[in-house]
Amino acid sequence: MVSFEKFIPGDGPIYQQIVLYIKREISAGNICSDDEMPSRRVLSSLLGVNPNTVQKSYKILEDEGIIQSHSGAKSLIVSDEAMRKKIRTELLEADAKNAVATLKQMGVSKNEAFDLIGRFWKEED
Amino acid sequence: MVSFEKFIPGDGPIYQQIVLYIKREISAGNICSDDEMPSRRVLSSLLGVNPNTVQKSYKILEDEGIIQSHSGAKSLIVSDEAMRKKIRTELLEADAKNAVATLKQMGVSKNEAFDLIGRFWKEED
DNA sequence: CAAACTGTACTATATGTATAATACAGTTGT
DNA sequence: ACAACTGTATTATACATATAGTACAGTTTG
Repeated sequence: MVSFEKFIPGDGPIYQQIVLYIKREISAGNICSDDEMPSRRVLSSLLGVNPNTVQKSYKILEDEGIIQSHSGAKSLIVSDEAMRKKIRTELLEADAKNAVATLKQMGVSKNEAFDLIGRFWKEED
Repeated sequence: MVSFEKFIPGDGPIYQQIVLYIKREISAGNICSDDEMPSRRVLSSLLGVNPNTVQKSYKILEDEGIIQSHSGAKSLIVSDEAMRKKIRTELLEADAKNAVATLKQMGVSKNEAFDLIGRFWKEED
């Protein structure tokens, strides 16, 4: 069963956060093919959001071929190694590009950026 | 005159992107007190967005004490060194925390993160 | 079989974001 | 003074996001 223990509410639309969470867990190897997704109703209750919001996330994951749903049964993850690598590359590029662009606009040097990342990495280990 | 040359459209509400852009430019020291903001109409035309959207940004900046507006005249930046440092700390903490949390959820190690940041830093220099 | 769960679909409502058009009073520059 | 700009305010419209409630057919489980 796919766990949402590490899910941390953040910025932006909730349905997008859920999609990203699943993609990142797949990217990390914490979710594999045939893992069961929690039902729409269960997850909505767990996250404290509306079932329709969760359904929107699942619809997107389904359209992208990341989960597979059979009416009446639980949705399953479908992600082979090629899919996992593709997702990982996409997410890492987007995150790194975003972080670098932001820090650079603020006039942070490469070394200062490393110090900063290193400091926050330690604080959470 | 405050320049928007480095402004790159991103994710999230436009009015928030404009607010963040100004804060990052102040943080970088590229914008100082008494610098003139472009008028609402000029900036909306420059960015290709609605004047009301720009107005919403300026209203937020005004409420946070970052700009000062006199009806009829151009809005001015008001940012002393204390304000600059406060803004810089806030933004750096938020950005670094966000980047670290994201990379960690994807199972990226500290060294891999440094490699990644370093790679994207070089590509844009 | 039957109860409980599942995915899916639909309507309605509220709020946030963005656009469009207009108006008016204050200032700036010639 | 006068034209051109400025900030500010208003109304209307449209789409995105999130919630609420309901419904129905397929499956899983006891």
